[in-house]
Amino acid sequence: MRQEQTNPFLRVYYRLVDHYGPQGWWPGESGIEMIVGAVLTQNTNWSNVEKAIQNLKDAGMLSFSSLQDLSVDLLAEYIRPSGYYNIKARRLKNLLQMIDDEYEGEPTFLFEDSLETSRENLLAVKGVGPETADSILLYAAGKPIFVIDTYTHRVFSRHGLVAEESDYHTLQQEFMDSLPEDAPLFNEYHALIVAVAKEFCAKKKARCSECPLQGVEE
DNA sequence: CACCAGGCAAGTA
DNA sequence: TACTTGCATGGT
Repeated sequence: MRQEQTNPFLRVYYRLVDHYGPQGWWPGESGIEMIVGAVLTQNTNWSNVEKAIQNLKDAGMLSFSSLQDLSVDLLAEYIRPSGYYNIKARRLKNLLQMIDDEYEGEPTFLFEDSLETSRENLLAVKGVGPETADSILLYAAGKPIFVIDTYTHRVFSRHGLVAEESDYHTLQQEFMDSLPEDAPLFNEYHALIVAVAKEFCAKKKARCSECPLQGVEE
């Protein structure tokens, strides 16, 4: 069944699962932790994000109300290791403010809202784009929405499985039209794409001959 | 030393 | 509309 899979998106998935196994991404201890992580990881290595989140934890600041009470400048100091700390502090503040305005300051209310409405509200926040919004919806809220990132585009276009010029929305539609609507599957798949991209599909020096996906396009 | 990282918005022509 | 640039720390 796995071998003779005719759907290329599932074929890739099974290859990656067989090669890497479960990734267990973002087992964040709280909703707010994953929301913060989603913003901090914008164009940034996750290890730097972990340092920033640890700073907030150590200071006892990793809760909605504590973060709301912090000044933008002090928040920026805590998250400094994640890079772009001034702009990310502003973006986090914008996001917290939206949750305050629309959901009484309860991230769980955001998660309980409909996918369409919560996504619109997230995208309306300055500093929250499609990947950040969808990461929050998938990883923190457990909603069935596929997260696209630069790795997804790079891996799939290099294998000729999507058009080079596909934008975020087009790519997302192709994945979601080709896969069962299943949040744990979307979660695992996205993490697996990041894993294979990091190891074999780096921007400059790709190691395609060793990639577990070689020949998957046929 | 150069290069990269789980983006996004603003500026330019 | 279609590029380009700023944002910034830390690991390889």
